[in-house]
Amino acid sequence: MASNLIQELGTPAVECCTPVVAPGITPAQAEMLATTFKALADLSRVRIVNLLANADEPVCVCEFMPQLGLSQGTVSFHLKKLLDAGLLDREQRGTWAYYSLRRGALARLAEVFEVKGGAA
Amino acid sequence: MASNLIQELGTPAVECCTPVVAPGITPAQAEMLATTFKALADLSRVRIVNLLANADEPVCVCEFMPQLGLSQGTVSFHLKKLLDAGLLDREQRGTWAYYSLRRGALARLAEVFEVKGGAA
DNA sequence: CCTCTCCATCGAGATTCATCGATGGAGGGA
DNA sequence: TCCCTCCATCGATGAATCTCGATGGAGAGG
Repeated sequence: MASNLIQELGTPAVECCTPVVAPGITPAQAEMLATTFKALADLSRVRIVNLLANADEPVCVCEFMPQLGLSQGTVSFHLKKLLDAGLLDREQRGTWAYYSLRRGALARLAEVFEVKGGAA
Repeated sequence: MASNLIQELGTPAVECCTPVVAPGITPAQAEMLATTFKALADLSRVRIVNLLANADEPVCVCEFMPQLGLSQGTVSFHLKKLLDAGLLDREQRGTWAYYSLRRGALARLAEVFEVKGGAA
């Protein structure tokens, strides 16, 4: 359901995410936010993001398998989740697929939690 | 498993969360981050946070039920998730239970995504 | 053309999660 | 004391998620 939502709307959730503290967000906007958080709500995916955050260059899929101790199919599964959420970029180089972190997406995610002028 | 981790460590995940971009976080730290994101990875819980963010005063449990369209047991379930994650405060007033948002926790969550000096 | 590697997708199994209704304890009022 | 409200917890059920191994297509090389 969650990933379907993204495809239906045609836009990665992180692209248009509303601040969690925005007054009166709609259920649709809340669903969008939840979808983004779901992408990060997994040990392996947090590790993937962390690995990419500390890589100067895009990382090949084959590097994640030994690092995470997961099978190839599972790694692909997680990478797709993060890709659909708009947190990663994918680049094809011949037979290999390279993934990199969308730094801008993380920055936008930080803004989601920014507390405005402290009400109350 | 996730909520057990919190209890074992005795500290809400958000209290000590490491930036996702920190170099070489441990699997335990990644698990901690994932636990925090799991707390927000649900439509109803995002709406709860949003409702609390826009309330000037603590909100009674009985107010969430009609707002979210969920049964009383389910609302309690979600509030506990957010409470365990360290995102909410609970206050007992007679028979009623009032919840409020930990603004500081949100601020710390924003820092988790702050991108340092743009490497690469 | 044949073969080998890389990787996205599929099918199946096991675990986790969200939800409800029911139960029970704690408080307040008559 | 009796009863009523509020709410955390429990048991069960259905849905979503994670994982693996297998399948198949796309490139590269001989």
